[in-house]
Amino acid sequence: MANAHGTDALSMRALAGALGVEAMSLYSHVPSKEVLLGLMAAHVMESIDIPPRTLPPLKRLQRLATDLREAAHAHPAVFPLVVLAPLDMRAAVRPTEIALQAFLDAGLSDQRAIRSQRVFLSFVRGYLLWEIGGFTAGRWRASDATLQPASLAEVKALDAAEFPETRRLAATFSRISPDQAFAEGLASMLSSLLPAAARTASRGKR
Amino acid sequence: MANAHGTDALSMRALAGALGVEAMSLYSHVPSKEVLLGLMAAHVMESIDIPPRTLPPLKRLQRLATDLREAAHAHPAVFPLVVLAPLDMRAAVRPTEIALQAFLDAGLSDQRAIRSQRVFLSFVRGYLLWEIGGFTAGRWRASDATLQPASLAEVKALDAAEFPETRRLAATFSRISPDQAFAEGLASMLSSLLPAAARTASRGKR
DNA sequence: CTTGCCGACCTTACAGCGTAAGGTTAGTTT
DNA sequence: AAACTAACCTTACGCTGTAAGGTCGGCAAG
Repeated sequence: MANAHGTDALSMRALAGALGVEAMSLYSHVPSKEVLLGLMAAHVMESIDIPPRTLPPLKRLQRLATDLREAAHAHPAVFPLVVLAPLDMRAAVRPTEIALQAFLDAGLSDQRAIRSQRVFLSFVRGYLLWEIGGFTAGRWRASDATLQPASLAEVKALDAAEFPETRRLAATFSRISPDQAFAEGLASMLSSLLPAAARTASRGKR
Repeated sequence: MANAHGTDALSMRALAGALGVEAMSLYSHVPSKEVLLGLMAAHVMESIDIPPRTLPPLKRLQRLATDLREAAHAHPAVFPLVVLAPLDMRAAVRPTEIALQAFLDAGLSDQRAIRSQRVFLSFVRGYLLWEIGGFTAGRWRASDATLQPASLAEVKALDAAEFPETRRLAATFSRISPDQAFAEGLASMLSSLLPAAARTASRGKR
């Protein structure tokens, strides 16, 4: 329901109705709507599993990134909740643990590993949030994401002196492959965060 | 109001009350609450101005990042709207324009500049969203951000086999300076996105 | 000076929301 | 047979955003 019509369209009454039940019956299973949304967000994270530490750190980080991306694409309307809503500690901490292990195994110090993991996950989450386009409440926002013809016209209408490059490249935006942009962003990210030596080793010394 | 008690606490009646007016009177000035929230988000972006192109690209990107960060800190509850809500095209596009100019002036091709700007802004937005801790609806979420004593205990209670590093480093998380982590993330970001040659030049050839 | 307009404010009303409180019932456990 | 329980129900409350329409002051054109 949330993915089809946005989380705003998911009311307790509507959900109950879809289940052939009255609204208050849901409260036998869930203490509040807020918790329900948290559980939905946690559910989205369940598709991410912790890869074995025998894998090279680079591989693990790439897999984490693509797992998160697939989760975001599978549940575009729910994904913002993963980033914004209070959610179950296990679900919240899983990406952190995976990235942390990878950076530590790549030979980074505790402090550097924590910082690197933070930078890495910030990029991934920020990119995905942008990519799913702020699909919120069933509406698409204005963004440089998938410049629909409508918003393209809106960009062309911007002040030429203030926004010269955005205007000039308005049509080019839509020709950038999001897949490629993500892959390249990831690569450049990892090239600056991972020591070159550990790029292939399965478990660097600490 | 939104910053003090969260955007959830901002109802049309409450806002009107604070202005010494009835709820419906607000509709003479704003067509709907959704638009009002969009205007608030756009307002937050107004503190970001486009730096002159005579400045070195590196400087411009750094300034953009810190401007965005200050805006996020000044309006922590409203900032998520900047990322998630549909907002005025001018406000939405301003960071894009600034970063685009900088990368182009640093000598990147149109395509690379667009991709780099996307990666750069994804990181900044993702980091800031994490940093303000998903301060949503007046409550703090579980995150590795500012592990309050409460959530620290919760982390310690995690399964040791599944989350060994997060558990081991639970106490270390809170000793990482967010300022430093941001600055370093930014630096590593830019070192991989900006050609070394253009790191100081004011306006590289294209 | 009057008339008409208009913007800011008001009151009333409605449908929908999350959920507190308490009742019924079928199935399982003691 | 009795007690308990989990799942469902109805009713009700205070809140939400906002549609519809009314009142009033100030300003512009005749």
